[in-house]
Amino acid sequence: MRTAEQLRYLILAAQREGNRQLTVLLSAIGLTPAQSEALRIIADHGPLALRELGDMLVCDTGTNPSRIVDRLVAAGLVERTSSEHDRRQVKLTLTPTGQDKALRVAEIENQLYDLLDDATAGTDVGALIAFLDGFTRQSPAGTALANRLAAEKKQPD
Amino acid sequence: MRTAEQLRYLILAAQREGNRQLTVLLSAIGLTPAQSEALRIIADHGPLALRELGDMLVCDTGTNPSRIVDRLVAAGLVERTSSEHDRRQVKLTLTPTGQDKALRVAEIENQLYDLLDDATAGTDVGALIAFLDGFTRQSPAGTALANRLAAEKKQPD
DNA sequence: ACGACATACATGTCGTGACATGAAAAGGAG
DNA sequence: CTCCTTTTCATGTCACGACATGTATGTCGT
Repeated sequence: MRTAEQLRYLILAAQREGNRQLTVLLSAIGLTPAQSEALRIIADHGPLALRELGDMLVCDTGTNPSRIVDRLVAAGLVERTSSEHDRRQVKLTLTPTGQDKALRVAEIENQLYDLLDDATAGTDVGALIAFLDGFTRQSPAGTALANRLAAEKKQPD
Repeated sequence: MRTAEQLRYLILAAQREGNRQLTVLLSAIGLTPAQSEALRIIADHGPLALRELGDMLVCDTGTNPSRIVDRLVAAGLVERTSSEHDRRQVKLTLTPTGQDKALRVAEIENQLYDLLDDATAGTDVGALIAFLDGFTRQSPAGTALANRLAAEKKQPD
């Protein structure tokens, strides 16, 4: 098997494994990884239009994350409010329940990141990130992550 | 953003981007990445039972890849034959069309791996693979890849 | 032989992801 | 103001992935 092929499958396997672990942790609060990502983005950068959320979502680079938001609204975590100055837009805000959930998501994520820190002990994470960053630059998902980092830098809330 | 968090999203983004590129390349022959993986495994290691295929599939670590095979059968690429000595089992073999497609898949994959080789030029791929391998070891997807590598070693066809 | 258990596969369900399409609203050129 | 284009969002469709369940078939202890 070519090295590149092995790398491809390892990246796939790593993504699956991370998702699996996060799914287990998040099931305690009844959320999925995709939902938790959206929730955290709204918590950190809201109120947001649906398109703005979509521009920061790594997990869903489709046209827009309308259906993920559907479920968050159904769960009572997010409110859709039609925008005033542009009635095409929808303003997404967290309900009090949603804010509480977002905090719990942050705790769970930190658990996972602690585990990941252990797993990366002894490896050159900088080189790892540099490669992945180069590979994903210009891609939809990579752009989404870049947008998040830019928004964090601008307004570190 | 924590380094571990950035790493998580970069792995997700890399997986998505690789999948996106492969999807584009494979659309020329009417296959999806998941289907192409199954097809290649059957081509390399067939005839296989459904469970054996499942044990080598990185993309689908569910109970069994019954539905992916459904589509390959519907496309006329794979044949399901009931096993003789164990009527629970299904033997999966490629049709002549399937063998042809598998060759084309191999060509397309090599295109992608050439691109990936370019992208990894100048980085320590060994360290990358070592980390990902450690992280995915023991996970369902990582085990599947290990099974493939073991089968390749045993019978390098 | 027989009953309990295990294995192989198929299938129902849910939540993505990615893409295409359609409706509503805003913006811009004449 | 009017037509045309663009933007925003919702929705239909298809193919996963992951999990649970059900059925048929083997296997094993007794």
